[in-house]
Amino acid sequence: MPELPDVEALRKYFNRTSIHRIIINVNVETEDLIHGASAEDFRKFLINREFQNASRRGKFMITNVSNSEKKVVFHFGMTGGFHYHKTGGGENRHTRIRFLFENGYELRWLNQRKLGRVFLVSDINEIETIKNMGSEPLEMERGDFLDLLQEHPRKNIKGFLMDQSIVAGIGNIYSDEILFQAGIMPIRKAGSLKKKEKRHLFEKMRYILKNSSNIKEFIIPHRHGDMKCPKCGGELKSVKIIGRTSFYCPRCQR
DNA sequence: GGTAATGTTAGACT
DNA sequence: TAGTCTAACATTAC
Repeated sequence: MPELPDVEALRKYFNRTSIHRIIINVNVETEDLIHGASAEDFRKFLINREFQNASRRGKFMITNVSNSEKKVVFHFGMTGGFHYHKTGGGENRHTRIRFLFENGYELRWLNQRKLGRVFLVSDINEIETIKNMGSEPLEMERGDFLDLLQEHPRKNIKGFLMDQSIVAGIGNIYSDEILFQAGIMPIRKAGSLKKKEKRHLFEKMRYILKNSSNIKEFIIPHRHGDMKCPKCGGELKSVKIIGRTSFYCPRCQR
């Protein structure tokens, strides 16, 4: 789930449920997923403080904490999310950390595969991935995007989109979706794209990242479903690129 | 039981 | 140097 649009949804969920509430306890159920502090220091630090309005950078969610310069940063890995629930009921299977609030509710940080991380930092640039992170795709201008493509002509276009040091927040699923909607084959080299294709790619990238849930002709549901192209009805193909399985339609993507 | 899964990184290779 | 590939991390669902 957690690529840019998903982290954005999680950020909104967090802001809706979990900010400006006094934290009365923190239960760390999987200690080694916390970085920047020991589990016990992390817990002690947060007690009697409040989360503040969260922001996002790439696939990371960042929240300030009351009466402190420190920030808590969440990364969800390949699986994960939040669940805000009344304390004591409706357990989630993969709760790794729970933040208990004084109103009798708790925020559960779920992380099935334990590839996620939670950081306590003074500066987000202490996190290497963030320090090296490229541009936010929804904040850059078309010219910036074209320049980036020009800087990496030998990179295949799917690898380009997924490279966090170039463009932040796009992963395996959304790179496929963007390339499908733009009609571009994932194995194409960035340098081989025509001007028109580059502009088209930029527009589709923005559109999909902003409207992730309301496109009828999405390829996403078909990748592990009927394997039929939602545009032409033809059979989808898959290929490994940069170590990830990429789905595409050989008729609609060139 | 083998395999792949919406992520990231280190190290080897071309 | 730039870019790609492989393995590793940990766990689960098909």
